[in-house]
Amino acid sequence: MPKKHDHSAAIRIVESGMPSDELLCDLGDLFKLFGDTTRIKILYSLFESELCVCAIAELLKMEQSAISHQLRILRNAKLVACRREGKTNMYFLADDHVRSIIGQGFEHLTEKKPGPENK
Amino acid sequence: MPKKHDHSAAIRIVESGMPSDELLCDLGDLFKLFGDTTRIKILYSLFESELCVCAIAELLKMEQSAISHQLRILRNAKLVACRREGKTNMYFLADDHVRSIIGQGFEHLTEKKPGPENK
DNA sequence: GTATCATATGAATACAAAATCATATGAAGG
DNA sequence: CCTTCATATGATTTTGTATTCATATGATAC
Repeated sequence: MPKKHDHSAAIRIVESGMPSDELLCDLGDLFKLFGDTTRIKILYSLFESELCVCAIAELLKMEQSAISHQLRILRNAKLVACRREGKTNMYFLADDHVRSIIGQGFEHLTEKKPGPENK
Repeated sequence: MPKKHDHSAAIRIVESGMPSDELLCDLGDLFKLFGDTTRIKILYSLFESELCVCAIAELLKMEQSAISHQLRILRNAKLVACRREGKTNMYFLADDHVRSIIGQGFEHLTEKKPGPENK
């Protein structure tokens, strides 16, 4: 019998501490939202103040349509929300976690950067 | 002159507080790493202990090749590292931020879940 | 050396997601 | 009502990325 190599013990340990597939999937979906430069920029823009769609488009130098599509994704995920104001739609952050999650990523990048001398 | 609508003031304010394009891009790339269920599962597996490639493949019920490809991505990003041990390659987390970033996402999901009674 | 296990990797395929294009909706002003 | 501005949206195109397949490398045992 070819016994390849055994790691069932390790697997059992790890398996017991693993969250459900559904949760892990949701986690991936959440980070996917932050995994796109356009969406990151949109979210970051809203850190300072609420903005209308065309302001964001102008700011990011992108087409209004592209921004609208991304805003819908962020809206569906409840990371942003909007309110009508006459003809325009004002968007704003709808979730405080946005700041902390992005902040965490930020820290990672800035802490690790110190240059090539840690070779 | 058709004056559309003006938001240059808001744009200027937001623009001044915006990080560089490069940083925002790096930030997106970082979150992209966490934005895939397979990679999330791999990282999560390594929370408990170091594991060899075939253990991970067995654990996730995926092909060895798929795991290897994802491990390479995580290795390039310096989120994991590995060391040879005979014929096997033991992988482990190489960055403490992994835990905090995933933890942050986790919090977001579990805090917000409390159900439909907060309507 | 040869055989086998463990892993890596290049190329092809399959799949997903972002931007674009054209068009629709909705509100305000005439 | 008709026009215009602001936004949304469906469909298509484009782009990117994950998985698979076939194969290569690297290490151990014989």
